Amino acid sequence: MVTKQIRDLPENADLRRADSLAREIFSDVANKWALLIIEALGERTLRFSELRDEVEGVSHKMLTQNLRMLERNGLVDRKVHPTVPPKVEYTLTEPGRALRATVDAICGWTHQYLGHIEAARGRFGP
Amino acid sequence: MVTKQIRDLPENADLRRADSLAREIFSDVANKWALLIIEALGERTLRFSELRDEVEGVSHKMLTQNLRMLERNGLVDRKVHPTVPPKVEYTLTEPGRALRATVDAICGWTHQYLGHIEAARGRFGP
DNA sequence: CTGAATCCGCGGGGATACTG
DNA sequence: CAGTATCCCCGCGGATTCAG
Repeated sequence: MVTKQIRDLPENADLRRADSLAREIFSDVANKWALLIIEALGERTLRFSELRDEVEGVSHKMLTQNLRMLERNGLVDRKVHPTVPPKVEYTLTEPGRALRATVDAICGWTHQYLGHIEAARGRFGP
Repeated sequence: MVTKQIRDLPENADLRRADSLAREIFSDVANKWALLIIEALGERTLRFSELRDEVEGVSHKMLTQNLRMLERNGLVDRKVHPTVPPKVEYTLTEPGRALRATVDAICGWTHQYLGHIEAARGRFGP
């Protein structure tokens, strides 16, 4: 990011646009369900119903909603097979896979520090 | 994570506990404000009011709420100076700094793929 | 200055039903 | 099976106030 003073100059409208776009994307992506969906997809190609089974606790609505959002941002590819019954498959795009790497890092972090965190909680609430 | 079949065996209650704890931590951490706060802190030590200025758009309530949560999980250290007026400083702990590395990765990802994403959006909504 | 508590509106998100 | 639409309620989160 760039310092406020520089960014706020009127001639740098493009920088501000990029910043606000980055913030928007960050807000889209930094939410539980989106990250869990990305993690669930991994390198695989999954159908809608498979994803719903895979991402534990996600509702029909949240799944479609987040999939649309991810598709809109070009993180997942949506392939519709014009059969009956319909069959729709989702796959991570290259940007999506790149993001997944960071989600993996978070998951790794979570497991690595499980002990620390459990201990901290014990210390916190006596 | 471990496959459902194995995990659901009754004798593996401890594995399930670890999994559910991991999920809980993930849910705590995978939210916009928590990540923005962690990113804002970085290597610095900041006061409450400084954090509120730094994390753009965060409300008083959300800031305290997330700081409590982060403190409870041992990601931030809260140092109270018994002065008047009071002065409270927040710093990332070692686990917190480790997580920040992954948040940095997300931020890097965001900027790296800004173009891709903007293009994808243009393609999506005609 | 920090933080807890209270009030309250709005929207997230679940359940359900209906279309293709 | 996948997706959209509708209803509806609970709780997130903002604004404000009071305390230390």
